[in-house]
Amino acid sequence: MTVTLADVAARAGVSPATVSRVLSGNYPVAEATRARVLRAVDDLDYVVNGPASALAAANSDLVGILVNDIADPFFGIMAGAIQSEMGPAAPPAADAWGPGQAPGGPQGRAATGPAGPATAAEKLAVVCNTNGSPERELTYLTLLQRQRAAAVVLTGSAADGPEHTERLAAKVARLVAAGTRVVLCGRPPVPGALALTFDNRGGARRLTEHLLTLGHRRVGYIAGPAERTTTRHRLEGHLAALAAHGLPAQAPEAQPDGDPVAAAEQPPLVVHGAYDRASGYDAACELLRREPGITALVAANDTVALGACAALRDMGLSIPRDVSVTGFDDLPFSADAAPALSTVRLPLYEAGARAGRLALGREAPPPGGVAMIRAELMIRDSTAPPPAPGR
Amino acid sequence: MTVTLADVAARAGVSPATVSRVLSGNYPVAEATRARVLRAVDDLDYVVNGPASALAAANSDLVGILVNDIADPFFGIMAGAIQSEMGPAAPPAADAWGPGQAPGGPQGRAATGPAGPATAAEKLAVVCNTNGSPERELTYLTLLQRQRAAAVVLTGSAADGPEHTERLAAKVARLVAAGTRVVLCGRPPVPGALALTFDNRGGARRLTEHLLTLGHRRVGYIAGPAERTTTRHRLEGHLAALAAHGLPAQAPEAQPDGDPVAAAEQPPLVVHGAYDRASGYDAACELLRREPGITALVAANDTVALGACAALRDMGLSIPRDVSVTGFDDLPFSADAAPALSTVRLPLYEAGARAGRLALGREAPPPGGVAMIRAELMIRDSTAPPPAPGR
DNA sequence: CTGTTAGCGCTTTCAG
DNA sequence: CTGAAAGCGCTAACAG
Repeated sequence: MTVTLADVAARAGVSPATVSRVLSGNYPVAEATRARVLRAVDDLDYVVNGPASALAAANSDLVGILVNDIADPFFGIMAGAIQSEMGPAAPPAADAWGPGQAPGGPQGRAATGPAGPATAAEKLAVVCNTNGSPERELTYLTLLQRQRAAAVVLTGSAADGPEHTERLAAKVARLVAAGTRVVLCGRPPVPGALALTFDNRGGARRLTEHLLTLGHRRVGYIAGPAERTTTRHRLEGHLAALAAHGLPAQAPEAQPDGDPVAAAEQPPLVVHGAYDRASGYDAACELLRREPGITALVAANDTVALGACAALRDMGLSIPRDVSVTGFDDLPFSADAAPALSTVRLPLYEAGARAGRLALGREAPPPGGVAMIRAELMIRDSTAPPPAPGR
Repeated sequence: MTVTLADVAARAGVSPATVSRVLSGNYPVAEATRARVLRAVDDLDYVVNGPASALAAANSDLVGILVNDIADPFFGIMAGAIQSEMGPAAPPAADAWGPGQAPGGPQGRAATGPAGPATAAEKLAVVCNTNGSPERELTYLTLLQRQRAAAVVLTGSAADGPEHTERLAAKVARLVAAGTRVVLCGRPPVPGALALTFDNRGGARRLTEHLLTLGHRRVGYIAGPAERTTTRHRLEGHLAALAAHGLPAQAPEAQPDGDPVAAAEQPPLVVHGAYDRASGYDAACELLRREPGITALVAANDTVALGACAALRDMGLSIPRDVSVTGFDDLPFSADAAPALSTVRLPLYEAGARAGRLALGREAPPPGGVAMIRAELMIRDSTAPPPAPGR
């Protein structure tokens, strides 16, 4: 019913082996034969049977990309960048945010130029949405393992607990053992995998330092979900900056006794929530309720920051006159929010593209298999000195 | 090296066939045997070889989702919704925007409850980013066809030209013939495929009517890329509304002679651009340059609308006092933009979920295989009567 | 309920 | 440079 390699061979008057060789282009075939085969392929509208070929060759052209939230541009940008590297040939250098690629590759067949033998196989890059669930992450990894995926890249924060970390490490080890290349993009390293980690701690620290330098002393922090590595790293950076300025614990209320140890044990002005607008809105309200003297709000995320801005606006507070607000990531909309958001820029597209190349073995791994990606401070209009400086 | 079904069979002291039956759970197996097999599977850490199984069974558990721009939440929301339906069992009813699913399915094996024989196979839902390139769309379809995908759902606008339409139809026909279920979500129908189309025309028409009712007479339109169906449909709805109010052609300048026919042939106040913020910004500038008397701007998209808002703000114009602005889609950020955007709500999550169910055959197809999804007007704060009513 | 027996469609030595 | 033949690991009839 469906046309097979044998059908093509028959029509071209050659053996199946020859057709296979023409199609994979990794073996010398006479030009005339090749042309005949290609014509037959075309006439019959033949499409390789992926599973059969994967079974015989013991490898597939599937590349999996795991994301925590596919509706979030943070992941969308990285995923798009990774995919952009999966084309048949090396893609033209993409620009900053990397839109408009339009590779217009081959017509879906492994047709090489007349003499060129090296047809880099077109990879099927697919993104899987874990919804932030460690369970689902593992499930997808198994599914990908089933498919004998050529590579998998995991993006964004990992679940932050010894149990999941260990299960993940075991899974990664098994994938690597099976020949699947594993790369992490925007995540802490895992043994056996290549990793591109973001400098969340450093970026967060410098951001808070910027605020402190401006004169802020009561700064609230809107953190992401508690059990994620990114959340923790950004929060640590923030707290480190506070500590460096002698503000170790920003307790919501003054301590009954000024005991410094007790103060250090006090929870700072931190509220946890999801990485979305609604959380930002709610957290801002909560923080200002707890401590009306707040002059700056540090959000875990640009999206969260925008939610916080909305809350402040609804309270009749002006940004940055009354309260400064900062984000993180520098997503496209941040630059032209009102006011333009001061934030930390993560080179999402570039990092994703690099991860894609690493996954394909098209780029040399960094020394030690781990590279730290720098975060860049973007000071815009949402931060300014506090109303009563030095208060 | 890698553990196979035969290894498991050997260890469990049964035949390979039995192991296969236990794993696929579609055949009666003695409880004791099943347990023994499951233990062996666990001990050996066995993972099915997807390609081999797909080859033998002539079908795979891959489901492809094609999107035009993975970095755009419009697609992210739909893709996430589709994926949410692919879990092992029917997922718990998801709420409006559908986050936080956390199905926590099986441990990656087809382990059924003690007696339950019906293990709905877990599908591997994967999203492919076409970047809006018709060429890439076809390529991905071929790749999916190679994998003998169980289903594929195409989301968002299609390339709007006879050539691509025909090539796409041919491809779809071949996929369907090969047993792949094809569903379109937010796209015009294609023979052989199920389709969930959005009422872009109707929504756009009602949106512009809202503006006209408010008293606006000079309204600019910021359209999407010219060669997309969604772009065309929304524009048609807009023009229909204008026509119904006797404003068929909004020429940038008054006609030299008032000839109505010539006027009707004049290009209206329309500028085309990409579906992104930058385009919205530029188009707004261009439109106001061409016709300073504009009192309302209709954008193809919420994202574009936000870009337009930024442009107006930079020109020192107030929204909606000086100029009203509308979007389309009602993405999450639209509700709390400043001012909150008047737009048309498309039930992206619900539509995606339905498309997912259709793709799996878990829901009865609509009559004729095509269903039109209603668009709902969301009037918020970015629209108001023009400065000088009735002008 | 379980074992045996054929392939699924392709790749890949190994000979010509 | 090309053909023949032997599986890759699994599923699906058939028998038992």
